[in-house]
Amino acid sequence: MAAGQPQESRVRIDLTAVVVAVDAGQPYVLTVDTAEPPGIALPSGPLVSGHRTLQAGLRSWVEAQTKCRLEYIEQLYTFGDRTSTPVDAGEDIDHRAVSIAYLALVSMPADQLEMQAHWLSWYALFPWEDRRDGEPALMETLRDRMIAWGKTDRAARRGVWRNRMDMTFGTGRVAWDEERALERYEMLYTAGLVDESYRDRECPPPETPGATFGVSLAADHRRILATGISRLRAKIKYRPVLFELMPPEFTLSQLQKTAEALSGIPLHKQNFRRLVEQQDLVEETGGVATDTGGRPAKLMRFREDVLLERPSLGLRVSASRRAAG
Amino acid sequence: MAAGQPQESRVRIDLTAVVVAVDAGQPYVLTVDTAEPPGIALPSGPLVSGHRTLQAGLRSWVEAQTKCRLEYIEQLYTFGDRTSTPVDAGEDIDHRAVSIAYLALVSMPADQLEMQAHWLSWYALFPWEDRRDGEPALMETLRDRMIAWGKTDRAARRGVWRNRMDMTFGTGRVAWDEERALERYEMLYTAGLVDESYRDRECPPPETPGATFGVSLAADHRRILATGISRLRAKIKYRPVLFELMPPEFTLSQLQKTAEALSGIPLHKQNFRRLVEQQDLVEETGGVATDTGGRPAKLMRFREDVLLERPSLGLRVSASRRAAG
DNA sequence: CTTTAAAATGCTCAAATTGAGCAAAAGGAA
DNA sequence: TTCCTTTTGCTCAATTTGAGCATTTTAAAG
Repeated sequence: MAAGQPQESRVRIDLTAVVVAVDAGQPYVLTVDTAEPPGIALPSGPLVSGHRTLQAGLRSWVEAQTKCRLEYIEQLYTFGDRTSTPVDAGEDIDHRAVSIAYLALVSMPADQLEMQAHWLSWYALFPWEDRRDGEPALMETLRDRMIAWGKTDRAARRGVWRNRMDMTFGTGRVAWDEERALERYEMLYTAGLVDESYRDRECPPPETPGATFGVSLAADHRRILATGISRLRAKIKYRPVLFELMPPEFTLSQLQKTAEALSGIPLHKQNFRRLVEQQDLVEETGGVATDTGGRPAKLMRFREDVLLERPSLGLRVSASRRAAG
Repeated sequence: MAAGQPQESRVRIDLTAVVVAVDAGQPYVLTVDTAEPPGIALPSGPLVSGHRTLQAGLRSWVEAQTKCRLEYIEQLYTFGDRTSTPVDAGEDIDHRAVSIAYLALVSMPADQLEMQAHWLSWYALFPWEDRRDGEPALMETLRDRMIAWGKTDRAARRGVWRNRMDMTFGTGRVAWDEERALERYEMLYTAGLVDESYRDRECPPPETPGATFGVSLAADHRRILATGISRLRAKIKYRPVLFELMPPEFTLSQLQKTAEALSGIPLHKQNFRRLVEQQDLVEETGGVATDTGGRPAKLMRFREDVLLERPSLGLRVSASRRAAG
């Protein structure tokens, strides 16, 4: 198929981490500053011979770049690099890189926020994904711009683009599905509404202020983060991963705020509690939190043994219809 | 961290495919014969310079080895090779390989079954996963052997092993969860009840006939298949991927048989229909199938536009409590 | 030309789950 | 004390699910 006797390519492996923490009801992702070009990126680095496993390599890079020690890690996706230069036939070493992305969850250590202000709020990068206080104002603009693009682009002919937009962004009859964060990002990328659209096409972005939305990251890191957000929003519904983000003791309200921070949607308070309690996910520690501003809340801890007990179970949360209960 | 100036490792990329088809109510996986050692493997091969993308590489290997053309493909998981030899410091080329596994679904072409008898039934490899006619007889032996292992192994002390077994294999109070196929395989591997346990430890397998269960595959291919089975069993519940496995026209019973083949559990007929119809996943073609052995069944086709219409939706099937309705 | 068996299809019903909201309890602050 | 806020307990209707009865429509058997 390939010219001559194609050699096995040996390629570089890049390891990239989406490290998530929640603090004071806001979801954050761990980032590092890059020198050239100046910008922001996810912690990442190549697999080197010293790394015993892929995960070990990831841990070591994240720790080296951010001093952040990872606990919970899961694989997200493996991307083949598209921006590769064409490969000379017969050359043994392929100039491509394959990048393997991971999702890590950490309980935000109080000192880390100060240590390096490298925790970036999700919703600075994806402002349209935060619907905890109802639909954000920028959605109207976003929608107009997407419709406009759909009209100019011949590939998006017929009603297909518009229909897809309605499905993905939940307009009209279809409800907003918080898990479709990646699809939404990809549509915005296609429509030229994020900076990366222009960077990758190597054409200058429009000068108009407000032409593109959200803070951009190096390379395809914003896409990787969108992948992580989608995965996490789906996963909290069937596995108790939420607790990886919580301190040892917490109130049910804090737990709910964390779930809302990740999902980007408001949840019904009483039903949320019912769910958590029905599933025996937590137990009382005996203490109470008095800084609630109202009736003190019982302190809870995660029941570690549910990991052995329960087949699966997470919080099958569903949006409260009223915005921000 | 690593000795000296660690060089970026350049590693080989292996692409491996779990190609699934269903025929006559049985789920199959596409395999190839290996020469040394003689055995059976999933189609796979290294990424070479001629491959433009990872998926293109995969397609090309599968087609070369089996003449099978792939349509639907999704990424499964990326494995770092553990059986690697230690790497000499300073050497530029890492002797490791990273293997990227994909899941592909094809509608079984009638001629392919004859062309090469390389379609292997899932349940030859995972006999314990087929519960369509109730719990298979070998489960009793399996359970005894696992309990016995749990008693000899000090790492499995306390009730943890037993408890985990109950959760994963669904004994006692906990129901069988067909999605946990991977976890079950991993427990059997740990307990030394599959051939690979011994192959990887490089110690001879027990001579006793019936000491290990199911047909084995090369390398870690049976584990990869278990990953694919788990993924697919989960996915048919929320995405309409089942239709990738169906011919253009089919009856609802055939659709159900396919779902049962994959899930390994019997489904309630009337409720299955209700689900499919409620969600407008199919439409009548007008034709009928008269070879049903009873009342002729209406022929259906998948409504392609649901991919645009519906946000997600698949068949949230749940087991019929009575075995094999 | 029945009779019988096998599926397909239609419909009902109770149990469980979900979405929403009322109301009391328990603190801190005015 | 009174007011305000949040936690907590409980109810209720609307849906969704799990199960099974009954009817229809064929082919095959007698």
